Parts: sequence; structure tokens; C-alpha cells
Amino acid sequence: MRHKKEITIYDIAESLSLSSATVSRGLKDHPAIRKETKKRILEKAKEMGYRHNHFASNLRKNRTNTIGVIVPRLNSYFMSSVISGIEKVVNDAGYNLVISQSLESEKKEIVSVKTMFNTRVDGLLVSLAYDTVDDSHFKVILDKNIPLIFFDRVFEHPLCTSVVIDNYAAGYAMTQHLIHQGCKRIVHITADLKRNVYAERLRGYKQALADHNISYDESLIFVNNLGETAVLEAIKSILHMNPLPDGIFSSNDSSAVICIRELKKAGIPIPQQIAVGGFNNEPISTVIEPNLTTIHYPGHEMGEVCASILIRKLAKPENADLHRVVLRHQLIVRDSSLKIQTPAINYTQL
Amino acid sequence: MRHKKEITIYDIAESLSLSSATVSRGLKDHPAIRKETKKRILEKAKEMGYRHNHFASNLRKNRTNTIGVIVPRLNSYFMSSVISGIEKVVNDAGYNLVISQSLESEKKEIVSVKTMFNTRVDGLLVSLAYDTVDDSHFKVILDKNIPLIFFDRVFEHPLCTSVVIDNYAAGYAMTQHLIHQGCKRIVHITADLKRNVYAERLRGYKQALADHNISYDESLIFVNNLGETAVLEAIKSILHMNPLPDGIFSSNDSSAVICIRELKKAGIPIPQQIAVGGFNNEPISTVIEPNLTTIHYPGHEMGEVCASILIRKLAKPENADLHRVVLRHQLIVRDSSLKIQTPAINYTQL
DNA sequence: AATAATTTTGCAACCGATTGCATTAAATAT
DNA sequence: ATATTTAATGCAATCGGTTGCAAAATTATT
Repeated sequence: MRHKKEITIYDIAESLSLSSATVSRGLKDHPAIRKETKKRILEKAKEMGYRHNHFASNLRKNRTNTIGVIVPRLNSYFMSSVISGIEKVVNDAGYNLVISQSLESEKKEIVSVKTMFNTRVDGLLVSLAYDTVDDSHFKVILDKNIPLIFFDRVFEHPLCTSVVIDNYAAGYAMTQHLIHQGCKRIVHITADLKRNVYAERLRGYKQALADHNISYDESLIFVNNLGETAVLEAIKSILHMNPLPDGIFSSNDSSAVICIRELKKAGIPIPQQIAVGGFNNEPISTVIEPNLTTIHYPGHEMGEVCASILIRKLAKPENADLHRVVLRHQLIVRDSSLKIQTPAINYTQL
Repeated sequence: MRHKKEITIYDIAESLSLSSATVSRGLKDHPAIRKETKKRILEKAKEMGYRHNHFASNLRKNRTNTIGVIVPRLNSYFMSSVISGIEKVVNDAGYNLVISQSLESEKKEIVSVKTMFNTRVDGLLVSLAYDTVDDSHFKVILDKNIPLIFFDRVFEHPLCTSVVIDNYAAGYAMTQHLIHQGCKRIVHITADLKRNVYAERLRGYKQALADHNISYDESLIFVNNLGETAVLEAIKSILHMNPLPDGIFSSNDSSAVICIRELKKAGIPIPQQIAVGGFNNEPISTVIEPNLTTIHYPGHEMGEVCASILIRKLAKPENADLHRVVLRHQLIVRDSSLKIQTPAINYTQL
């Protein structure tokens, strides 16, 4: 036998000579139950080892108390932080969390959405895969009026809230910073421009160049998946450039770190010859030498905000429906880009 | 209205003039249903937009098809890998995953277990928090005969399978390696010895010393939470030692990396004066300079193995009940510990 | 004391899929 | 053609909590 017999409200009802309805109400503090009766019910429930059956309850209420999250990958510091933020809020509100990875593939994302749909999640939080082309697979979700919130990598959809940072401004800030450091030929390594985060950063990059009278050179833009292999290839091309670029703005920290490593390997001093900037402020950025200039990305907050908005909406569907929430980012200047001012004590320089 | 009307097997049954029982069976490929009928059911289901109601099904079957995972934290590469491995297996087997973080606190772990219990997970995978003292909070799980598998940080419990690496051997290997490099005063930084992983590594460390006629010096052992603050403190003490140690074996990579950073900051050449070894083979270990010698930890596999064992057990409770599975680890020697042989091309040396 | 108002509690019909057993239809044997 | 197997399908109870409405119990009002 797998399980011992479960205690149900009927058992409690019987042993107190009450009806199951009363027990059901007593258990969840319904106002129509006498205080004294409630207490008896609660005590008996504990005594008998009763535990609530979500399935019966969900079946009846037609709600699952479950929130779905679909992310490209779990294995980045950023994503872990987001999840951790979501988990906190969601747990406190008594919801369960179901997490699924799209592994950067639209195909798997479609399957995940379908699974979440069949799981009947009450709400869905999504950060898009690289190659997701359209939003048709979310139609089933929206058709059923299930709240859908995008974060970080978002679709602009009239019915969905999106939680982002201002990637345009961040891209601008990083580029401007590099320009201020004297860079004139800035390589930008980034990922699929279908994704807002990359497209926006590129737009910021372009605008910063324009504002400083530097002409945009498409051959300085590398679009790939930011994985190790791809970045190594990009670096190979870069090393063949003549003249070499004097700055690199890479769209995440791990790729920027690979750049630094490879450039150093090739004997190029960082930042003196090439200044490097990353994105996300992952822990790795303070390990690489020189420490990496980057954009701080508030992952934990992003998770908390997403989850809070969703839960507010679930609690009261008529709650103000935010269309777009923009969190604050921050340029963090470290040695990898400091061509001009050298910090007083700088042990990281070679 | 939150949801449009859901299609049920009754709707399908009615529109095909069949009984709900037949539809139910047809939908899941029951052998007693004629092929032709099955096809009609499947087609009609698709046409009407039917989706399976897990809650009704779970309620009836008294199973949740959900597996719970409780881990100390999500935000390490190792844990992400484990989760990713679990997710893969579990999804393929048609189970859902519910993840919860204990945040290294027994208190929160107890709550998580209770939640999982009430969620009625079919099985539970757990890696223990630092400060968990006893296993009494798992009693409810075991009493209900719910399979419980520990991984990485485990309890030895007669009713539970544990999936681990041989931490004793790994600790021994690392220590021996350092000794072979000429180290005689090896600091060991580790975490709560209530946890097998740390206790075992320490045991390996001690044995390696003994086998090489080096006496064990308790003042070289630092036990803390391996967080940044704690490691900085440890390093401060270490720098005051006289004589300095000539090796450090730290129980994870991120703490080892902090050590290297701080020691370099203090002007101590790594590995020449102090050789350093870490644990886990996180990506960060190839970013720090010099690259970190470490123990490879098969996170993804560990996740897959845990999940497979659990699912096998759920499928057939009488399936051989493994008590303990030990995965292969591997010492990965990199520059941070190489006092003797210097690799031919070594761009990472200062 | 009788009636009205209010507070508590119970009745019973859900929610939707599952499954043991009975029944009917089809296939095979006599 | 009739009896016997076998294959398909249906009946109806069940899982456990929820909730609108009715009924009973209690308290307040006249």
C-alpha cells in the first residue's frame, strides 16, 4: 500500500458530529462559523493529521494555484536571481511554481507553453528564447484570459505586461562611456536582434555613436548566440581587423569575459589597447582581470516585481493593468574599460 | 469571466454518442477500445479543444504526478546543472517539477518539506541546508511511503537512496595533489561539518596528510558558510599566519576564487607561494588567473540520475531500491596549484 | 410569549476523470 | 442457425472539497 488512509473533512465532520460543509468552512475561517466551532474543527483536524487536498479543491474551484515560468535557461546568475525573486513572492502568496526551460529554442518554448496550458497554470511568466519568431503559441493562454507577463526578453503585446530595464539607455550609457574613454571603433557583440534586449542595446549603441559623430560601421557588429564557440570565432575575426577596434561592448558578461581572456592571450593589453564592457553584472565580472565594466541588472527585483504584478492581477482581475514596468539599471565602471583614470591602487593591472 | 467554458470528456462523449468511460479510455489508448473509435475520439477532442484535467484525474487516482525538489540555493552553476538534469528526465516522464529553496536554513527547509507534503508530491529530491540537524521533518514523508532521495548533501537513512560523489576520495585526491606539489601546510576552508560533503572531504584531507607523514593541524581548518564575507575573514587570518601556509584547499570554487583574488591583492604569488585548489569545476574556475585546480562535479548527471531512480521507483515500487549511488568525480589540475610542472604555453602566469 | 431578525449549520449538487463490473455487439465454433 | 468466446462499450460509484440555498438554532424585539 502506497499511502496510509488520508483524513478528509468527512472524517473530521463525523468525529465532531458536524457536516462536511461546516468543516470545510471552519477550516478556512469562514465568517458564518461560530468561533467555538472553528476552534474545535481546527483542533480535531490537527489531532487527526488532516491535510488539505488541493486537487479536490482546485477541481471544484477551477483554479490551480500554480504559476508557470518559462525561461531560456536556468544556468546563469541572472536567471537564478530572477527565479529566486519570483519564488519568494509566489510562495508567500501561497502559490506553487512550475519552471520550464526553453533552452533558447522556439520549438521547445511552444511545447512548454502547451504543457503550462494543460497544467492550467493560473498565470504565466515568460522570458523569450532567442529564436522565437511570433507569439502565436501564446494565443491559447490569452484566449483563456490567463494573465501573461513577459520579462527581460519580451514581446510588446497589448494584453501583456512586460517588465524590463531600459536597454536602449543602458546600451547608450555603455557606448558613451567607452567613447568617453577615447574609443572610436567599438565592436558590439550581441545576440539575435529579434529579441528586444539586443535590438534596444544596439539602438542605444548607434545613437551614442551618432551623438558623438562617430559613423556606424556594420562590420563591427557581431550577432551570434553569445556562447563560447561563437565568441571565440568573433574574436578570431576581430584579431584580423586592421586597424584593431579600440573597444568592445559585449551583450553579456560571460562573453565579455571570454573576449578579455582571448585578447590577453593574444597579447593585447586590456583596457589600454581595447576597452571592454559587458552586461548583467554577474559575479564573474569581478573575477576576471581586469575587472569587467558592466551594466547592473536587477534580477532578483525583476523576479519579485513580475510575481507581485501577477499575483495582484490574480487576486483582483480588475486591478490596474500595467502595460510596462521599467526597472533601474546602472553602469558599473571597472578597470576593463578605464583607459583614462587609473584607480589609485590597482592590483589587477598586468 | 475568467475562463471560457472548458471541454470535458462528457462533451466529447455526447457529441459522439459515446459514454464518458469510453472517451476516457480512448484518450489514453486503452486496449479495450476499438482503433476506429479511438481515432474518432482523438479527432473530436482536438477539434473541440479538449484539454486533460489533471485535477480531476489526480483526485481520482490519488497521485499528483508532481515531483518536489528542495535545494539550498538555486544560484550556483552546480545547482542549475542539477535542476536542468532533473527537469529533462522528469518532463520526459510526464511529471511536473516543483522547486523550493531552503536558503541554507533548516527552518525554511522544514517549511518547504511541509509544503511539498501538502502539495502531495509523488516523490521528493532533497539536498540539505547547512544547518539541518536532524531528519525528523522528513518523517511525515517517509510515513506516507513517499520516495525520498537525497543528493549531494545527504542523510544516510535506511529508507532513502542517496546520490553522491565520493567526497572522501575527492578530498584525498586534492590534498594529495597539493602535497605532491610540495605543500606541507595546507589550509582547508570548508563549511558546516554536519554535512557529509564537507565532513568527508575533511576526512580525505586528513588521511592524505597522514599518508604523507604530515601532522594534522587544526588551526589550518576554517569552517564557515563559504560566503564572500566569511572567506574574506578567513583570508585575513591566513595572512597573519606565521609561517604562511603553502597551500589552500577550499570546498568550492567561488571561495577558492576569492582566496586567489585576495592573496594576489596581498602580493602573494599563486601558485608559487601558495597553491590553491577548489571544488565543483564551475565556469568561474577557468576565468580566474591563474586558472583554478578543482574537482569536477557531474551536476547534470547527478540530476538525471536522481530523477531516473525516483521515476523508476514510482513506476514500480518494487523496483530494486538502491541505497546509494556514487558518481565519478575527477581532479582537474590547472595552474593555480602547479608549483612544479609549468605547462609549455602558459599565458595565465603573471 | 410570540414573532422577527440574525447567526449557525446542513443538504446536496457540483467539479471531471477513472475504473470494476455488467452489458451488448461482433466473431468464432459447433 | 445456435451456442460460445471475445471484443467493445456503458453504468455508476468514487476521489474530497466547495458553495448556493434551505433549515435550524439562537438572540433580539415587541
